[in-house]
Amino acid sequence: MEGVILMHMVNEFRATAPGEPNQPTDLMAAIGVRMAFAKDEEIYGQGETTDFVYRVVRGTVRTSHFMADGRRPIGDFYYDGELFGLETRAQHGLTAEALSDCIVLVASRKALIAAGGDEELRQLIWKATVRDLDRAREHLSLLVRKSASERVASFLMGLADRCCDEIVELAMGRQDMADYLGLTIETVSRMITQLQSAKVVEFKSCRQFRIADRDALLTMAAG
Amino acid sequence: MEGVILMHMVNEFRATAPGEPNQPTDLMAAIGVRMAFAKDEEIYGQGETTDFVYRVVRGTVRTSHFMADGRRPIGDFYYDGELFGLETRAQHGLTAEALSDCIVLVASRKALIAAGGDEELRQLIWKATVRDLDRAREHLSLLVRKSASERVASFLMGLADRCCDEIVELAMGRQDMADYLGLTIETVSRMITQLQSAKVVEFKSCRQFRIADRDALLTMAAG
DNA sequence: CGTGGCTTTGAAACATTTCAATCATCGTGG
DNA sequence: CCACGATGATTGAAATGTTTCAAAGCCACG
Repeated sequence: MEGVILMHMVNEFRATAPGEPNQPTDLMAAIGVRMAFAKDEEIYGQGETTDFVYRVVRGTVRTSHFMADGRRPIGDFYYDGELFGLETRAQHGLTAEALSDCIVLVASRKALIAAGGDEELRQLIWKATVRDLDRAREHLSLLVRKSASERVASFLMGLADRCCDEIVELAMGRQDMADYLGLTIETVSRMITQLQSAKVVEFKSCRQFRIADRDALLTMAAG
Repeated sequence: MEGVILMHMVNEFRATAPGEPNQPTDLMAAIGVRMAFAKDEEIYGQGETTDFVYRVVRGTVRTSHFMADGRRPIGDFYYDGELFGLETRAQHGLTAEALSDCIVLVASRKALIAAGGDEELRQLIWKATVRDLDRAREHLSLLVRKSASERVASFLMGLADRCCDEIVELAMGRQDMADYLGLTIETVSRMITQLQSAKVVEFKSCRQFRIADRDALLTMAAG
């Protein structure tokens, strides 16, 4: 289908939605603009200026880096309530795309400062940067010297930790998992079936699973 | 602890050039204590509190994470003039060791603040954090979907960029390179001999080399 | 001159990728 | 409702790259 822009902008003054953290004064929610993005739609691209701050209201976002040869390392995934797009240079080095249909709150840095959110903005940026760094380190430890099965186990464990339900939803498809884990889609698939045969996890469909043997999964992930 | 420090984030949250040594008022140099560490000596360990700020005066430092099975992913390498040890939690998650004999400037956060370096400390922390994040991202892109030869080429290229001499010194041995690149020592060695056979680089000894064909090396590094 | 630490080289074992084919799911139109 | 094509996931077999294990080489140092 064509790249029809399904996004519409709704300028709500005080928008609250599930997943938004309640802050003392949530300036982001106050002056941010809600935007909807369709699955795979670009939110911002490499090279654009980093003038805006984004927050996931609903859905999941991935940042990635397109390379000449078609490889596409994933920067990170961002879930409900998380801030993203806060890169440290004047221009984005990564592209952000909607992993699924999603709603995002967007605010310009200037507007936030103008609205007296100077201090709040600094805090937001600091926290988001620290979180990005922590996640990058975790991602690194996943990629250095871990086998394919360990990577997949770690990944599933991480998702399960984030979500408190028994049944865990996979926001992303196999290709995105593969890009994140530094593996091919086929290997990811094989490792998943392997984990299922070992009765460690149980997939109800290819997008949702349940942990059958938590200890075993932890052991494989730590490996 | 941290809360205080990060309140007043620096006004500029954009990145600055990595590793800028000289600041207008160099409080660190003024009140820091010079300490010498022998090769492989520990500077701080996992679990210690992050009360101090460190700066490399001479030599090279590596941070790494010891794992149960003996694998030891490298966090990063720190060179002349660079700040390190600024982790974002109250306790160190990484161990820092002297890669070679080296001299380090150490100052406690409290002392820096007491000496009126409140604002300066914040800036130092912010810059170091941003630099760590940038480097972590670069490290990630090196590990995701890059072949052994691409990783080694990227690594050598990075070292050469940092140093302006014709002859580049390797601060670390093969094992440290291997841990950083997510490879084995043997593979690193093989890739290096391969690069030499291809007349791309030329090793005078196993610790110093010269780039013979910059374009070729760049091409291989880009992957 | 010999010892110990680190690097290089070789051959076989192993894990992951590649290429190709099949399967499952889902929305669309006959 | 079923057939159809499209998309994404799974499986298989062969090819490839990296690791593992083992041995030899190099160099600094006592």
